[in-house]
Amino acid sequence: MFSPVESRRLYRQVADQIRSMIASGELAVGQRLPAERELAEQLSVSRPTVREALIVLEVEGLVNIRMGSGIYVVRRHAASVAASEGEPVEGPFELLQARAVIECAIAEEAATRARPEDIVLLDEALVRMSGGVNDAGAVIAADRAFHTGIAAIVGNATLIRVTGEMFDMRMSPYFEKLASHFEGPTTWRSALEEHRAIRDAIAAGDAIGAKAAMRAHLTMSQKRFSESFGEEFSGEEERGRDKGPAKATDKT
Amino acid sequence: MFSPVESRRLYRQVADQIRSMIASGELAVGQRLPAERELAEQLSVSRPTVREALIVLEVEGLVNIRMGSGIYVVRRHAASVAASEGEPVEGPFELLQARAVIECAIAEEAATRARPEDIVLLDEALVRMSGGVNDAGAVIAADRAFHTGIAAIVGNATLIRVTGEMFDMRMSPYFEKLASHFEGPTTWRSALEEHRAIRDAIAAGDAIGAKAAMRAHLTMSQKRFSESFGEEFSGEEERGRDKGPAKATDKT
DNA sequence: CTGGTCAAATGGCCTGACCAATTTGTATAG
DNA sequence: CTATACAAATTGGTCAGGCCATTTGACCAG
Repeated sequence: MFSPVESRRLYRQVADQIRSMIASGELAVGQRLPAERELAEQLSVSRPTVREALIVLEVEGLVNIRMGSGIYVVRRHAASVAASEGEPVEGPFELLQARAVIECAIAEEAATRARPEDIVLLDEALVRMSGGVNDAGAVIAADRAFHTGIAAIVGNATLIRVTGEMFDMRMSPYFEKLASHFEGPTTWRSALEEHRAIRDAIAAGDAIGAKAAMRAHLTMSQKRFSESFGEEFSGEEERGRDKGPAKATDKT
Repeated sequence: MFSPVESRRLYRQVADQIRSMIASGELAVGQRLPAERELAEQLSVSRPTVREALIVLEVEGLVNIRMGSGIYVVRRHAASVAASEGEPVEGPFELLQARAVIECAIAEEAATRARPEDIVLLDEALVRMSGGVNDAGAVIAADRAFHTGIAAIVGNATLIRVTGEMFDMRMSPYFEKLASHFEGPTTWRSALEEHRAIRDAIAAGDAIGAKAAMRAHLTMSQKRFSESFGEEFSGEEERGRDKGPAKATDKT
């Protein structure tokens, strides 16, 4: 909020500058950019830095780099990369709150259209989860499969993707360090019970019940999280640059 | 296709190798990768090459590079990198359906906690939207501000981010092309009316009404979309194939 | 005109070095 | 013993200069 301080990596600043020149039309589509050596000189940076910036733009699909020929503008706007651009790692509580809002709605919707074969898939995930309470990796994978499986019932790829992405965020290096302190057979068993409640509600076509069960599950996750290490981390929350304090206390 | 040679650039080969190690789980999520210098030695390439490969993965959102600390695996599979290849981009209808599910829930939640100053922000977005019906860019920006503004009322950065990312998918080159066929002052005015209904419901603290208004808005968007060009887009689409050199170099 | 060769331009990659941010260990003060 | 402060080690960020491979176009021989 104060001053970005421009501590951003140099190659990113260069990439941003070129990107904006493309967006503004100053560099037209199809046009060839100056050679790497020229760009380095004009921008007063080294050639490796220019190269790194150009690779960013190439991955984003904005330019096309051709050996021995040059660098050409392909299109004017990047296609929603965003995934990594900022420092978007929100706090664990904030994440769980967001999941509560979104996944409750998905569970509600799923309950109204679940078919028997969908329930079978959820059951498979539950079996895998209960069968590997001592293998953290297997349990997490099954947990993920359960949540994305619910989204799959709705039959919408975007919902599946969003659900998966939010789940995968449980491990920024920082998040994972905290999780290792409280994840264990006991907590997994609790989560498993809550999963079963969600599954049953969806199988019964009980939309309101599914929504409530999902909310209970994610609320309990939050509670397990906080009880295990209390405020241990509440002080060092500046870690992920959370803008607003995660007022995670939701009321349901 | 005649030239399979391609002789891929080295840094891409390195990026592919590391990416597949992440996908296979050989490099677990949250884990720290070896230092750049070690990677360079183990892979028998130079450090700049390793750096370029890592920048690719960072732009793709797979790893998180932290100065002085190390490189960490963030997620297992690339998220929505339309630039790389494939058709991970879901269709417009699928996207609008997903937004209906998610944003309805957000609007419902927002209605229960909206404060006067939050409504002011929404109103500002509405004014900007109504004031620029002839400037597509301005209207889209205001439209985006309205939707993310609702998420902001909930006070959760993750919700804001997800809402923004879903909105930004309309910027995919393919989606954009279609939108240009039907977006116009008329459709924008309709959308504006629907926005006002949402705003009013939230301002009144009417959760159910806000949810319904949001659903109506996104349903209508879907309808406007389909009426303007029907199934015209269901067949043709090789837009994503611009891996080949852009033939734009001939004149311009 | 056709075909080939050659050289300039340009991107791809390397070596080696130094700087800046972060982490970690250690010593000192309380 | 705890906790703070400081210093060293680790690691990413940047720079400099160089050589090689590919592309491109001009030039020349046929």
